[in-house]
Amino acid sequence: MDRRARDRGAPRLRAVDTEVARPSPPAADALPPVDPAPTVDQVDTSYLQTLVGYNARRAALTVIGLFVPRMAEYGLRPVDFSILSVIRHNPGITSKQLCSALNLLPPNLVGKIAAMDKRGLLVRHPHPSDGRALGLQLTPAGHALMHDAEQSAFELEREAAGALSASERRTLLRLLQKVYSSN
Amino acid sequence: MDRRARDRGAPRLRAVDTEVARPSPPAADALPPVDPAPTVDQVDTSYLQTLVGYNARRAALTVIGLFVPRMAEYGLRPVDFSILSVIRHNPGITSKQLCSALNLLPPNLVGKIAAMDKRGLLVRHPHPSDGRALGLQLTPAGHALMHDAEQSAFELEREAAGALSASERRTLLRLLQKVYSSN
DNA sequence: CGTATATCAGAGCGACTGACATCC
DNA sequence: CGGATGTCAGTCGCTCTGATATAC
Repeated sequence: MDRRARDRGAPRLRAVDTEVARPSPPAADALPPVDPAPTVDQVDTSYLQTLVGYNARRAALTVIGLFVPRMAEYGLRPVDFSILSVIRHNPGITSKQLCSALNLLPPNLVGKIAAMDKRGLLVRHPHPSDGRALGLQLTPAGHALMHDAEQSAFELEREAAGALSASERRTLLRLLQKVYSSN
Repeated sequence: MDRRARDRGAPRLRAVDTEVARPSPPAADALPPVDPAPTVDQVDTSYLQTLVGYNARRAALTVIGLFVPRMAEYGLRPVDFSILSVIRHNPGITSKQLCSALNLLPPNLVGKIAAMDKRGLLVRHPHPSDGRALGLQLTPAGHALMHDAEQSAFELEREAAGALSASERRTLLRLLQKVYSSN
């Protein structure tokens, strides 16, 4: 059971009055001089920028922000795109395999698959050896749509990662994969 | 107005029957041999792994998945952590500045700020020169909490980016910042 | 019989929109 | 007065949980 949310329940809210009073100002973590109403000119986010999670999230939101309107031309949301792409390159894949590959939960996949079936982009056929499972395949229309969508996504990469050289981009992909493959 | 969602409305849903029929099998984009019920052993996600957005999102979700239970010990969600951290390093910052720095929308900030005010972690005081704005500062309790939380987050980095060497980690941070700073 | 796959129904959370009060 | 800041109310979509039907 891969349940991230399990630890969410009953957080020990640290009560304010259990905090130890700060004695004399320490050196390494000193409070700034007490100013009742300071102002800020340039916001300093240097601490957050040392965290992988913060930067990865910001970068992901930026790229996906460009991706969403581009894929809307094909009637696809980012998750739909990744689902169809995986099916395209893995014809006959089951829902379960798809969920594992994309880190999705089964109930979330059902509606999307049904919607794309109704659009005529894919078909569900019985699995040859497992009566419970359904094999997924793109229709010719789904293939044609994804042919264009994947090409469009590839062009978007130049825009999204335009500040990166080709080798920097390869490095970035490699390091990101290291992070999420080892956890 | 930074409205990503503007382009979401009225997506030209590409109808299936407007697709051009695929003529004879092309070379570079040939359909796989027609198998009515193929099966998949190992799922191939190599295409998605060439996209920055996909990898950044996967990595962000992985790291944040570790981050959430850790920060729950302090009663903080990831966004709360980033808010308090920015306030800590920028005492007197206004809500507007905070929204810009963290790419948040004002209505989403109000409730979080109010909740943390009620918890005694921060105070809102009138801005010295702008009567509309409110300056934000951590209380001593908020400072103490974030002192521990930031240290805990730093330790988490070793776990999350454990597969990366120190120089790889620095490179990753630099490249991610390039991506979201240039868009 | 227990387990696994696919599905459905509902709660919960966060993001966004639009409107409003207040102050520049 | 127009513009900006902070706030509130409501909508939407996504994620997760729990329960069910069917097949191994």
